[in-house]
Amino acid sequence: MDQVKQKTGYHHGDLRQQLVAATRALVEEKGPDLFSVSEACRAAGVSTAAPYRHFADRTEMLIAVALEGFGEMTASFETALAGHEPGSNDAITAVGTAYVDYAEANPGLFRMMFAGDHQSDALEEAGHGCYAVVLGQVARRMGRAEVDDAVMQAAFPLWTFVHGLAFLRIDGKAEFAKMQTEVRDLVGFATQRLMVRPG
Amino acid sequence: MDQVKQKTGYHHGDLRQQLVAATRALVEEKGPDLFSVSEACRAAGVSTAAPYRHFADRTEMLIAVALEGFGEMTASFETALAGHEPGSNDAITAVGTAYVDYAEANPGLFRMMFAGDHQSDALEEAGHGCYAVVLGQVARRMGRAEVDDAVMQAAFPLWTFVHGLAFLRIDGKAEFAKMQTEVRDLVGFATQRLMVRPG
DNA sequence: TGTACATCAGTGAACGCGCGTTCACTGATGTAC
DNA sequence: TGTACATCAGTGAACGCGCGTTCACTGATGTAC
Repeated sequence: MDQVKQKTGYHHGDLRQQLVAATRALVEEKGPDLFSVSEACRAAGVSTAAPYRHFADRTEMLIAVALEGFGEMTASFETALAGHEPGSNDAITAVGTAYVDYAEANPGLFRMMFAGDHQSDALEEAGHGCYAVVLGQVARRMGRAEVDDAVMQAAFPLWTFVHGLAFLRIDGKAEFAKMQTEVRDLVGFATQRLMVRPG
Repeated sequence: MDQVKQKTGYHHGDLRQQLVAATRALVEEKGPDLFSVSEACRAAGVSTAAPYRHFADRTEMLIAVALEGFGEMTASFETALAGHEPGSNDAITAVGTAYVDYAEANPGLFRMMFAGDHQSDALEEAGHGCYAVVLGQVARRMGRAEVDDAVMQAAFPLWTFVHGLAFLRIDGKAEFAKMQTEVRDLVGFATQRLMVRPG
């Protein structure tokens, strides 16, 4: 539609995106360490040399996938915020719940996004952009115009909690601990308890 | 001393333990997926066929390392409890801090211990034994003789918090979020806030 | 509209490599008499 | 104490395999005239 039309429609339509998709599926299936370029090529129906037209090396393919993940996660935060009063406990709980939901929907990708491997400036920036959504809500909650140290201090325990919940759930530890409480309720509880009282 | 004396003193002294140590070092260095039997053999100065006298396969070597980890973590909990009143906030905070400290001292091992891969009954049991220390403190805190559903409910948010803090720290996200607060203080804060009031 | 040319995405074969596991073996150690 | 034997931990060579990356190439597409 309009001008979009995928910039290049050469031989393959959009091999780069197909490779990213194949890589992502493999990251989910076996993790980033066991992902192989060759297997992604097989999935995309392409020779093993083809990716090198689009990526410098194996690592760049993984970074592309992680970047896609941060974009989606940020978007899911924005979506989750719709209909909640900015800076309310409800809004913060909605973002936290979206965080855990995203991890559960994309466990392999989530693990890779937050593991220290495979750095890049773009990735760092994407991570900051994502966290900025959370920080913005916490700042409002505290009645601050800017994200200052106090906001960072207040937001970190919340991140800690949802990050832990995400990992415990994708690793099956909620069952291990016989904990059936819904994610939203657990995150709501943590938001109430951990959030600094306003003013 | 006494009767201990390592049961077998054959060719190698104790190859099994040497292989476990080598495997553990490699898990730290490159992660469980990139660990290779061959490299562990090189480290132990032994042929690549030697491990198969002691382990059925590669996976069993990793499981042995994870088991060692759970044993150490459980012991570190017991040590941390010494000198604190059983069931006090202090005691619970000490265990939580020991959890995060263990993760930071053994990040690769910690990741492997809690990732869902490589199951085994012994591993499951070791995990339960470790968590039982936490549950015991929470039960006391709540004045219960047994670990019932209420105790499980109360303990889970604490586990969630320290688990999240462990991951954020080993992945360098505390720096990312400019959070310099000491682990003990963060865990203490979470214990106060998340712990159900007694009675 | 038709032709000549430039571009460059994707090919296919090859490279050197390290892997997990198996096998028949050997040789040091422990044991029975 | 000395000899014959059994055990079994560790050897060394081999197996079949898939990997990441390179290279000179080819052939479909886009562009200039």
